[in-house]
Amino acid sequence: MTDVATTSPRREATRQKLRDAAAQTFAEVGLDAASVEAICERAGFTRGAFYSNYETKEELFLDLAGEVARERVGVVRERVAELQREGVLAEASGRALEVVGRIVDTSNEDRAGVLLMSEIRIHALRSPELAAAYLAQEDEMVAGVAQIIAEIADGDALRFRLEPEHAARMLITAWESASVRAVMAGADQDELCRRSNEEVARVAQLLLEAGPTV
Amino acid sequence: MTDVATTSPRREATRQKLRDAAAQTFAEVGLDAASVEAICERAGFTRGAFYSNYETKEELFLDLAGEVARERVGVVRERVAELQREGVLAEASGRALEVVGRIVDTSNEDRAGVLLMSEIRIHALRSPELAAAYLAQEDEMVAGVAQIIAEIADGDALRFRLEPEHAARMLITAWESASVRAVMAGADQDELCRRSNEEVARVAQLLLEAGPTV
DNA sequence: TGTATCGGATACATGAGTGTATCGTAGGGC
DNA sequence: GCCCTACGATACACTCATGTATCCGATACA
Repeated sequence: MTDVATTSPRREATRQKLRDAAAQTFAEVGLDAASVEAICERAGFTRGAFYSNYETKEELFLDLAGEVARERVGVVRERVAELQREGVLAEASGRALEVVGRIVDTSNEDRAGVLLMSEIRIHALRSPELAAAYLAQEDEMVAGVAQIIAEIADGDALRFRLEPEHAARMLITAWESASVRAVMAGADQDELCRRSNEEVARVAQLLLEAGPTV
Repeated sequence: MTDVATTSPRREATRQKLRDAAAQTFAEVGLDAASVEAICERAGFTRGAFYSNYETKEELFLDLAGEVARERVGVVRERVAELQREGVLAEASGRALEVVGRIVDTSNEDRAGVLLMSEIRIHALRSPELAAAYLAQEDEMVAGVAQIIAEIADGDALRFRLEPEHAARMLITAWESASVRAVMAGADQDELCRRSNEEVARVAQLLLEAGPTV
């Protein structure tokens, strides 16, 4: 990076292309197996462009991870705002499950996305810096979902069997693990969404006080 | 591998050392970043020994993954058998939570173990072969835990709010994700166990019909 | 005690990735 | 319309991991 303040539009466009290409490549083969050359080739540049924008491959990875985190948190924020605008929360009695599903739902989640998140996660396990960012991002998502849950539980007769934070974390965990399992089983995108939403619904059901018994 | 039937004790000992060294190394830096040299050095060999026993690093990884899978399934099996021998299941009313906790409990789980499993998981996401093995192993563990749950639910007044398989999967998922989060937060081994067991208890509580409401 | 074989060590050739130093060019300011 | 600078391309030198070919020693067996 040359200068912080001086990032021309052109330069930013180049970096965006590099990030996009990196996202694909990291998802496919992982950070370590991805050569700078491969990323640049996909982005339509040579390595010179890369080293003009980033010091190392790891720096690009961090940049990308930051972008992904911001996007994920952003999506949750938007949905929270959207649900609040619709004023759906106060009278969600029968539809609590649907509302919760809608906020965690990720119909545009795809195979590459799951792989990229997994890649980020495992590197976060080894890098304190990345770990902090990862946990912070997850906490923000949890907070967003928890807020919705709290509002549902607040304005309604519905009771949840866990505090909002724990419930939210459980939903997100369930969704992520279901996604991973789906990808591993070779599911296509539709199947992936179907499965993870199904798992989320199961947990949501469980979280509601008056759920059915087996 | 030279011959399947002809594996002398000495040779098997060498392979075991290589697997152990590989487990540490893969956990620390990942499959791709781990050089054959580094693994051999840790095992107390030179690369010559390695290439005498394995064709590629990936082959060693598969061998190791298989060993890990067998061990994990073995542990669950043992605990199931142990609990059945003790005959604890039929009268587990108040202690259902404890029993469930005991079977999923992994007091010897450590940082390296979590990292290694994560490493195996992400490579399973990219390799159909590994994926099949991974899912099969997970299914076996789920089956083991589900069996216990079914027996508890069967011989007792206790009711669970999900079918045994789904309940079991949820417990295992919760435990794994809690472990990952603990490692990421830099928790030591005690803290790691405490957190994951706590999360398992939370889910178990939730699964029981008469759990408390918040 | 000699010898054959197995298993691991050593040496070397090769290839791939990286980073840097230098070059070429497009685009903007004046 | 000209020059200058930013940005990306090209070329090259260096490092490092890999894999193979060969060597050496110990052990088993006659």
